[in-house]
Amino acid sequence: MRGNTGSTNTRSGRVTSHDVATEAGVSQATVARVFSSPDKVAPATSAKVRDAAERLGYVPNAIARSLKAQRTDIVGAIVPAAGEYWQHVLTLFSRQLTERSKQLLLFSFAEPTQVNDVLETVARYRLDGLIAASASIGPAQLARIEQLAMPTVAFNQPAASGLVSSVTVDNEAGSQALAAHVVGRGARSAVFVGGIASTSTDQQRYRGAVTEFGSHGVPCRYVEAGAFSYEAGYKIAQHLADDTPDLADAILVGSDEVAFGVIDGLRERDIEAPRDVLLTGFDGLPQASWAGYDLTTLEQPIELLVEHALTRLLDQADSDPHDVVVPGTIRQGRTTHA
Amino acid sequence: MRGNTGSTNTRSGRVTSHDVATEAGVSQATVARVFSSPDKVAPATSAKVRDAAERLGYVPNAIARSLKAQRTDIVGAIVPAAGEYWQHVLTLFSRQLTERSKQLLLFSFAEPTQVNDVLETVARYRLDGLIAASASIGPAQLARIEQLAMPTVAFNQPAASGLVSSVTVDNEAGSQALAAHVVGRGARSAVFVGGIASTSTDQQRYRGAVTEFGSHGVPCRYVEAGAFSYEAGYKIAQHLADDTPDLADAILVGSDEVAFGVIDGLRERDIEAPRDVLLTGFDGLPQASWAGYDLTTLEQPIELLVEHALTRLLDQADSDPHDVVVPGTIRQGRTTHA
DNA sequence: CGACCTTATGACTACGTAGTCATCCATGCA
DNA sequence: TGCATGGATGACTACGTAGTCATAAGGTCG
Repeated sequence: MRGNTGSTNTRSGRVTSHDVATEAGVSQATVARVFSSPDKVAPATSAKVRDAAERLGYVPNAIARSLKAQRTDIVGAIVPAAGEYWQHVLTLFSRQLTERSKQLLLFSFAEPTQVNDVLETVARYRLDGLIAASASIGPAQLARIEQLAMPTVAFNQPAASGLVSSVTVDNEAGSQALAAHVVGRGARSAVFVGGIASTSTDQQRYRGAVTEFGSHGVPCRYVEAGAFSYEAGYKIAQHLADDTPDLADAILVGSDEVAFGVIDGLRERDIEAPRDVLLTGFDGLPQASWAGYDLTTLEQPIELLVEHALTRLLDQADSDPHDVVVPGTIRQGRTTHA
Repeated sequence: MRGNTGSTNTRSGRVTSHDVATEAGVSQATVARVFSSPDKVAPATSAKVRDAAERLGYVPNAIARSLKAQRTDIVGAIVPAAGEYWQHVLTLFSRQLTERSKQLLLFSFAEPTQVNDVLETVARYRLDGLIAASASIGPAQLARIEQLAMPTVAFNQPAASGLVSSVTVDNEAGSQALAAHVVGRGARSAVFVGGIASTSTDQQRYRGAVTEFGSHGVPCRYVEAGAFSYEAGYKIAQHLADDTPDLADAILVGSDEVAFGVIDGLRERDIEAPRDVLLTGFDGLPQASWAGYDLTTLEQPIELLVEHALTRLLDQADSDPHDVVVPGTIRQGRTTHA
């Protein structure tokens, strides 16, 4: 049982395949084969090598392997530093990458101005792929990515179309479905509360709502919260309550996180959904299902979106840019339960 | 302005310092110096090289650099795949690492059984440091980490003491403060709702509560929710409401996320804090400040904790294991506003 | 004005691995 | 028994960078 004690190890952080080779009485090449293509080594030799490796505490060096193989097994992700939605997405990416034996290298940033610096850093690591999940990545940045020749997928960032592949939930259809939903519940006037007007996400979601409302003769104006955050929603809700003598029948909020803020902000003014107004979100965050909010929202099939993104990134990296649009489904909560 | 067009690039992903050297008419060594120790190169030469580099679209290869320098500039983090708290912590780590020009390599796992596999993967990348933030990392895992000779900091995982350095919020004192707070608000009986009884976090927080309550002659029993999640809190709240004829005066919940569930679960039974019971959380998540919950909780100085962890990891990696315990502060919300 | 020092640069090599090619030995078949 | 066949293994090298050492050029001071 001496192989199990592992007590004879020196500083195992420095043990190389050469050391193991010497210990096992074979060549370095054989040691490498044992760990990278085991079927090319005789069972007896393999056992001998593995035994020696364990005795010395040898672990293959992924850095050296990456340099030689021109492949890092690491996927990078550029995401905004804040936001419930992105945190949620990130978690799923990490989990699915682990299943594929890949790692996730995280690049986050607080200020949009940092994106260019981040990109230069990204370029230094020869990543197997890059997930661009941020509205701050504009045409200039996409061009730079293009130049780096790094397989890239834009995640829920429709503006990327053409230059790189993208995977997106069907914002327009989703918004349309939500609009139809509230119209079916009797809404005759509506407000769309967006996060940041200049984002393509906001624009698509608003357009969907307008289209659907329009076909029913229901007016719908756009209001900008100023950020995709709870606080922004909270503040804009108070504005809505103050400025509007008679509130709209329905409020479509552009994202769940903002919607939570809107709900709480309206409650402050004693306006409650669905009693006084129909209210919907967008994204389908776990918190939307929490009893405290129980929000009607468009649930993104995030798991599926992530899967599409990774398939695209890792399995079809060489083919031409392609856009995948996946439909979401309505999650009905209490906020539209007329 | 031709340097600005960048149109003459070949596949920039493969341009090496040799190529730039040829283009600029200098040696490869000089190119390397321009990018790693610019002050050792004459300004004129540096300009010439940078110009050539831009023309070819050259980007230094961090993999090769890491191999040579025996330093990756990457810090790994092992965190549970789920949980609001960990997502929040992760975001902060990422942000502070970016400021230090380091990257964050994420290792997450859904099942505790995966931890060993994850550790072996971690070992392959010669990371500058490792953040172990999970209760699933037990003595066996810590021993393995020890063997890997990788600077490691256990984050909010007090059981790690001795083997590796740790940074923790003062759970016991925090819980004690919360207990004192509700006693001051008139509580004469209490319940502590933990997440998972076997975690050291739970144990410390419960102990702090018991200590303080005990000194005031207030009984306090322990109830296990079964997980550190909203759902677990929601369910256990219903149990509490059903089983107990007269509810305790105060409920101390072991984590904010569970507390949100408890609040909503109690509301379902028409029990409202602070009207019918005093309720507190632990962690100080952003959502605790949301108007919908407005939870009294022990706010962890996460920013500070993260800073301590990174200082420990990157600036004092060689010194002996050391435990840092940082006190939290009470955030008073509506749930104890008697 | 020559010995000395400083600065800039180039040649060379190691970091640890994995793929290519060559070599060796055992086996099978004529 | 001799030769072809194929599996197992070793020697060698490249991946792209940065540090060491050597060298050449320029400048200073006695």
